[in-house]
Amino acid sequence: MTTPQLRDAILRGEFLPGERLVEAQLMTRFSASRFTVRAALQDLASEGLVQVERNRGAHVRKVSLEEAVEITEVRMVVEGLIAARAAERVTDEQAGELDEIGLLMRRAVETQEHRRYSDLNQRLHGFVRQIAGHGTADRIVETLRGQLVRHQFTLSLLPGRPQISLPQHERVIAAIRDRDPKAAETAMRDHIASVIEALRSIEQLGGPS
Amino acid sequence: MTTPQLRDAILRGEFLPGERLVEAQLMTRFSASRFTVRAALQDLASEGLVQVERNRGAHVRKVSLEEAVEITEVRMVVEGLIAARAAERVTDEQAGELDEIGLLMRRAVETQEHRRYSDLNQRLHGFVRQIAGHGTADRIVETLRGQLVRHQFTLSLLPGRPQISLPQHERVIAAIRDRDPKAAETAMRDHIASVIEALRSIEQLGGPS
DNA sequence: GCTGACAGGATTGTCAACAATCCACCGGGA
DNA sequence: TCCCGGTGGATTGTTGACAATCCTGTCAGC
Repeated sequence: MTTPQLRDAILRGEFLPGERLVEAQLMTRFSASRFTVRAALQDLASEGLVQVERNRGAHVRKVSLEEAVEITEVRMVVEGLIAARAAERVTDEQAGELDEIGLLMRRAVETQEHRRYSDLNQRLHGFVRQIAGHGTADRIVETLRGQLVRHQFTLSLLPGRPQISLPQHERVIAAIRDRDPKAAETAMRDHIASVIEALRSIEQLGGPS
Repeated sequence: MTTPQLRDAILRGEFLPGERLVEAQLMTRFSASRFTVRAALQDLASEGLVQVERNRGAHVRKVSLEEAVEITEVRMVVEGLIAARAAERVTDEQAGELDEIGLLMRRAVETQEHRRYSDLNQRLHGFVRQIAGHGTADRIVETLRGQLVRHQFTLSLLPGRPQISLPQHERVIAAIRDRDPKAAETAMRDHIASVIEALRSIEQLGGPS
């Protein structure tokens, strides 16, 4: 399949938002047939990563900041649901691993390893989703996440962000560990609400990219 | 396009869940080319209405009751978000129309016009989404709704349901009219939580359809 | 009678050629 | 100079044929 290759290429930023995706180019780029390329474009269009207009071809979807906020708002409530369910289903072993991730995060913040913190951030969210085992919510969050990787990328490197989000993450972990669904949902929502704030603050700095 | 035709046919129940969708049959059924049929199947697969397995063709997706609950759980939180935002943005005119829908609902319950009540139910939810103007949430809810029309169909005709859901709907309307986002979200979540309960109760009656 | 391999048909996957469409460029006229 | 219509090249849309795969029914061997 070419779909994952093209997806990765877009997510890595090898194609810029708004850039045209010409079928012939992609054929040589991935040494695939046109049939395969078109299928991949269709798939990614349904994921919201590319936009296809009839007779006008495919572009990498450009998400405005307003859209990014919308997407993150939905992520906020869905991940809240996920956190609540994770709190209901977490096993002792999983709780231990959550605590460990929390520890690593704190250490990464202390040593200012921003990239590592960003990775742990993703790992935490992913692990919570795994604990929840909510297939429907999982798919949606994954799709939404893909739509704004480029925004998130800039976000995690904002100065001061880790200091803000670390305690939020720790609260999420604590609530799940304590098997308190309501607190877990609130903590997760508060966390992502602050992500939205940060997103909005970027706008005033002159927009993402 | 054949996609809407096929979608409608599935939603109307002309193809039963689990039924095989043979391309050749669909070609004659919709007098469309195979290319078009395949595109439609792909589209509906990305909407979750159809399931395609490589070399094994497409089936109408069969959603288990557990999945239906999952789907409705996500709908619960996303429509909660929508209700909150509707409460922030509702105009006076829209508030008036909301009240009117509420009135019609109450009347439909009193006269036991179940089908009419079900229609008004959809109209209310749709109108709230329109007020909210949240494109991302809107798409997701619409997609999710499509995935369990067959369940909902049986649900709205359950005896006693209207009496339970009417006051919930009225609370949603009141909260939005009063421009109270938090109350609107709570009311909407409570309402859909009760839908989930009703869904679960069906299981004990021997499954849906 | 039962199991397993093996055709045969049905169904889907893939391709390459052709048709339709759009876009940018060019030239003529006001 | 500016506007407008036409034209050619590039790009996407669609078709039909062919290849690969899977499922079903059949038959030989145990």
